[in-house]
This record gives sequence, C-alpha cells and structure tokens, in this order.
Amino acid sequence: MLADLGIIFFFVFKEFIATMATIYEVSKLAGVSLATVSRVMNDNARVSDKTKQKVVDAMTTLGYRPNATARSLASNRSDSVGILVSELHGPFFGQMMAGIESELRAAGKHVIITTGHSEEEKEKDGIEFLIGRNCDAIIAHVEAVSDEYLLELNKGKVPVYLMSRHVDGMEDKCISLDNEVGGYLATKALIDRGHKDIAYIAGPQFKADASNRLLGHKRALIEHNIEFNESLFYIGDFKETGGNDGLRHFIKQKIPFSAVVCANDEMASGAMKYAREHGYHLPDDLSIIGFDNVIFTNYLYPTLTTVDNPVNEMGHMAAKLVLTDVYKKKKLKIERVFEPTLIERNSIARLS
Amino acid sequence: MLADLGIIFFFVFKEFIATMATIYEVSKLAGVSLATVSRVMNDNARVSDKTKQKVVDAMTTLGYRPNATARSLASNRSDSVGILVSELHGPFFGQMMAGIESELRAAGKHVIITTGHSEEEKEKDGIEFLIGRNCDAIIAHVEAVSDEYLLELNKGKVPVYLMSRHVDGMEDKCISLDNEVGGYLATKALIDRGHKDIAYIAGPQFKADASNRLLGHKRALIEHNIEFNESLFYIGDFKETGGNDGLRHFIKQKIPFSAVVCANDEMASGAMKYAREHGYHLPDDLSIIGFDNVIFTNYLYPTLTTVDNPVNEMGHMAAKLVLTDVYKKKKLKIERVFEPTLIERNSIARLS
DNA sequence: AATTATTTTGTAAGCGCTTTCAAAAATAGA
DNA sequence: TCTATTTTTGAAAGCGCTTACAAAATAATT
Repeated sequence: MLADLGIIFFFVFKEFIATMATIYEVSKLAGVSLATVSRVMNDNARVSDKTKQKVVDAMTTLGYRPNATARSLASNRSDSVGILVSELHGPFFGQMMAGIESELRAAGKHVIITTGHSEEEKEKDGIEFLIGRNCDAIIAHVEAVSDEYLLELNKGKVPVYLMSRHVDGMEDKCISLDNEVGGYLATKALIDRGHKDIAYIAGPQFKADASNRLLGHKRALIEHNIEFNESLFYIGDFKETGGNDGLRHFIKQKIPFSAVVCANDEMASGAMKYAREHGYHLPDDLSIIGFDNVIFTNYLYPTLTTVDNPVNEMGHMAAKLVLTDVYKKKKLKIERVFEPTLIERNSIARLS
Repeated sequence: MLADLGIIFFFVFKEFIATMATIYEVSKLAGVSLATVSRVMNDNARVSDKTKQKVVDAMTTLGYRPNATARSLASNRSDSVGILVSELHGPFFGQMMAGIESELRAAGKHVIITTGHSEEEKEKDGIEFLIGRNCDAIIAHVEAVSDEYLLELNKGKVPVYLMSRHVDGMEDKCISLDNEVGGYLATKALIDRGHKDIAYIAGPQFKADASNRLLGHKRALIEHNIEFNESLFYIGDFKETGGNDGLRHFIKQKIPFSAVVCANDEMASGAMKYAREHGYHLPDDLSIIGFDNVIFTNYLYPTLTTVDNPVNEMGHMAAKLVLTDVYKKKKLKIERVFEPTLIERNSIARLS
C-alpha cells in the first residue's frame, strides 16, 4: 500500500517535471470531460460546485498549468498585449513600458515587448511579430512608419494603439502629448527670463514629436517678435551626442546667444557637459532647457529646467484604453491628449 | 475579364485585411499540399525549386503571414526567448534587456519580456507565464526566488539562464559579475586615497549581489586593518531614498566619517543629493563611491567614481549562451563570470 | 407523477500549423 | 528497358486547448 503510494507520487512528480500535465490528464483524474475542465479554467460557464472542486483538486495534484499557446490558438485571444518601443533602454521607454505593464498586470493581462529601433522595416517586423503572437491589442511607439501604414493596419483585426503620436483618422487610438505646447513653453520660459538670442537643438524631424516641439518654439518666437535664426538651429539625434555637436556648432558660428533649448533632456545633458568642459559657467554664461523631465535631470548640475512629459502616466492611460476597448472593463477615465508642464529648476539664468 | 480581375483582387485584399490567410489558402492557390507549404516556410526539408517558387508566389499574393501561435503549438518551439527582469525601467535593466535583445534579434529570435518586481510570487508567475508561452529558453534576473526553486526549475524542459546570479549546481547557466571583487575595489579605492572612516550603504541583503558587495567591502577593511563599524553601516533599498536615508542616519550618529560607499549608483546619487542639500561640499567634505556605472553617473555633480558593471555585455553573453546551447549556433565565445573594474571620476577626495 | 424549463455535462469539430510515414516521381545503375 | 535508389510530395494524425451543439441531469410547474 505504501509502496503503491510511493509509485503514484513518483509518477505524479515525474509528470510534473518532464511533460507538463495537459487538460486531458486533468479530465481523466477528475473523471469529467475536457469541456468541463476548460470551463473551470475559464470560469465563465456554469459548473456545479461539486465538479468544479474535483477539477481544481485534480489540477493541483497534477501541478497543471494551462498551455497559453494552445489556449490562444483555440480561442483566438491571448490575454496579453503587445508593446512596441523604439528601444529597451533609456529612461523614456523605461517609464512608458513600466506604466503600461503595471496597469495591465493589475488587470491580469501580460505584455509582450519588442523593439522597432526607429527603423521602418524593424517597426513593421515588430508589429507583425506581435500580430503573429496573437496579441489582443498592440500599444506601439512607432516613429519611422507612415500614417498610411498605420491606417491600413488599423483596419485589421488586432487593434493598434499609438503612443506619443497623433494620426488623423484614428484619434481614438492615440495617446499623445501636446508637443507643440511643450515646445512653446520651453522657449517662452527663456523669453520670460529676458533671453532673446536663443539657439535650438532639434530632434530628428521625421519624428513627429521633434517637429511639433520645433513648431511650438517658433510660435513662441513669433509671438515675441524674435526672428528665427538659422545659424542658431541644429538638428540633433535626441542623444547626448546631439547636444554636444549642436553646441559646438553654435559656438563655431561666432554669433552670440545666451540660451539654448534642447528638444530633449539627453541632448540637454550633452550640451551641459560640453559647455562645462569648455569653460562655461552654468547657468550664468549659458541657460539651457530640456524636454521630457527624464529621471536624471534632477541630478544634473545645475539641475535642469525642463518640460514634463508624463510618459509613465501616458503608459497607464494607454493600458486603460486597451482595458476599456478590448477587455471591456468599465468606468476607466480616459484622457487622450496630455498637456506638458514646465518644471522649473536651476539651469536658466534671469537676464537683466 | 477586367471585372473578374477586380473581383479577384478585391477578394485577395479582403482576405488580407479581414482574416489573415492561412497555410490552407496558400496550399490551394499554389496547388500543393499543406505539408509542402510548411516545408518551404521552414526551409529545412528538400522541396524542388519549381514548387518552392509556386508556394512563395502564392504567399506573397496572399500576403501570407505564418501564425506563430499555431507553429509553436505544433512544433513545440517558438523561436523566442523569455526574459524576466525585476523592473522595466531603470538604467540597469534597460541595458540588460537591450543587450540580450540585440544579440538575439541579430540571430532572428524574438524576446518576450515580463517582470518579477523582486517579489517571490511575481517572479514565479513571470517564469510560469514564459513557460506557458512556449519560450525556447528563459533568461531571468530573479532575486526573490530560492536556489532550490531554480534548481528544480532547471530539471524542467525549458532551459533557464540566470543573470547576475550564481547558483551552485547550475554554474553553466549563470552569467554573473564578481560582486565581491567589485565591493573590494570600491572600498579599496577609498582606502588608497587615505580614507579610514568609511560608511557603507548596503543593498537589501537577500539579494546576492548586495551581500557579495558587502563581503568585498569587509575584506578590503580587514586587509587594511580597519575595523568594521556597525554605526556606519546602513541597509538601503537600492533606490535614491536608500542613499538619502542612509546618509541621514550616519550624520545622526555623530561619528566622523570621510567617505561613504554605496552599493549601487542610485543610492549614491541619493546620498550626493542629500549631502549637497545639507551643506556638504563634494567631494572635499565627503567622498562618495557608487556601483554599477549606470549611465547617469557621468552627469552627476561631481561625476561619480564607481565600479563598472558591464550589464549590457552580460546581456549579450547570456544571449550568446542561449544561442549556443539551445539554438546550436557554433563558435560563440562564452564567458560566464565578469570582472568589475573601477571607473575613476571626481567624487573621491584624496586625504592628507 | 408527468411535463416542461433550466442547469450541468459531454461529444466532437476545429484553431493553423508540423511531422511521420508512405506513395509517387525523378534519377541512376545495369 | 527494367530495377534499385534517391528525391520530392501528400495524407493524416496530432499539438493542447475552446466552443457550438446536443444529451443528460436536476429543478420547477402543473
């Protein structure tokens, strides 16, 4: 008798380790049909308490774990949403992913993350990978792919939501920041503090946020009768090097300027570093403002005045949108366009 | 005739948009069997050039895209590897994920990322999610789960690789940093510059890297006949607040100290900030050293001397390990234990 | 107790692909 | 030309689940 038990236990254990138990074994052990086991797994259909208990018991003794692939194939849903970001590193995407993930996980959904590297082919690849993976929805931060492609995609059966991007014709699927206002805010902050000779280090102009920030910058200049000076304009790469290179470029021009607005914080920190290394005392000799309010701005010296981009919140919001639209959760408050705000710190000097 | 073509085109287009074409439609259009279509998809078995061409043509006209879920279910592999990290944000995990992803993507594999939040239940959840997803391998950075659990897991059919962790009995599956040496290096750097009263802000001691760094610290002290002082020891949370709180704690003790080693850079930056806010001039009044060499250390003021943790490289290496073991790629040079190095910057003052 | 309505269960047909095995076709050997 | 090999193809049985649909069991109604 004891020996028998031993054998049974060994068998069960073996099963657990080697070949994961399937629904079939559960149904056999519980003495019910496959359908019934499936029902208790999904607890949507009514199963009597008695049989449900039998099934649950069988599951635990077998250490049963549903095969997500099979479920997904059979049911055509996967309880997971795909995320496409440009990069896995960097504070911006980190915050975004974290926001999305925590909201979804709280709702029992999983995320599948992949990258697009801001290249058209890779972005398409990534999207198609996620579609092939049977994601219930996709939240994408795509930069290289065209609006037309996205509109076409939007006709497909898997809903695609866009982060930090606005596409006409799919407004209800877009979570975006009003970058134009942000750009305006940054430049206005400088102007309000007496600056007139303002340089601008932009981001790659094919990226909508970059070009919109520039638009806001120009509007602020126009409103204050300051002429836009091509010599004080540089297009960077949204990385530290861009800040470096931009500032070097401006200095070479031999045109005086008292401030530089950088289209993101990475470039601002690059510019700050370059300035400091070249004898500038910040912010007295040069005022710098960034954009995004990425975590490290608070640790720069001087601390960086910047424009807040609530990317974590936006991540949460994108997830809520998916929960509402796709998973039919009720009562989530949705907000699609976020307003940037100025974060005042110590990198701007007041002139005169 | 033209009308017919129109109808056909419409049909094809419709198919593409509404229901993704399946292997069945491809086989029909190409006039071959399902098996043959499958063969050209996987181009492993021999198919004559002529039929292969027919199949490829059919695929492109239909815009066929294989269903990864179905493939995975039928073949029991998925060409994707699961990654489990503690958090999606933060420079440490960002670099790690990026390293793994770029290496794998170059080899045509995809990653599925999920999080464990350093909590035992969530880590197990994450692992099981990845197993359920049919990952060909898992690369995990787990902190809360026990060695025993991992050893048990290691008997299962999906291979699990560990980042920044060493577990006896699965050495060949671990990529780790020699944290003890790193801890030693940090403290020794301080001692070499004349410091004797050295405070230590540790990380959560259940995390192996944290406790090993502390071990190295103690070894450096012993080797130089400096007594370990409990009053100058604080266990932080590996976040900025830990640095803050730790330094506040030390100051309250009213025991003199000239330097503090922080078990990671986040805490170091917290400590620096707290010190500056409380009138310390850095590094003259207080020397600080960090650990990890996270991206922003270079932007702190003063720039932070720290110990490099080549986490991006380690990510690459973990991926190479998987490529070698699981996907049978040849000729990849594998290195399992990484040596930390000292990165000298400006946060340490030389005493006397 | 007989009939009807309701709830609980089981049967079986897929989901879109892979893969074994055997048959058919092409090629080589004699 | 005929047989023996080798290469190319197809038929069909899954992979582990879900989900109509129908049958069986139970409860409600008369």
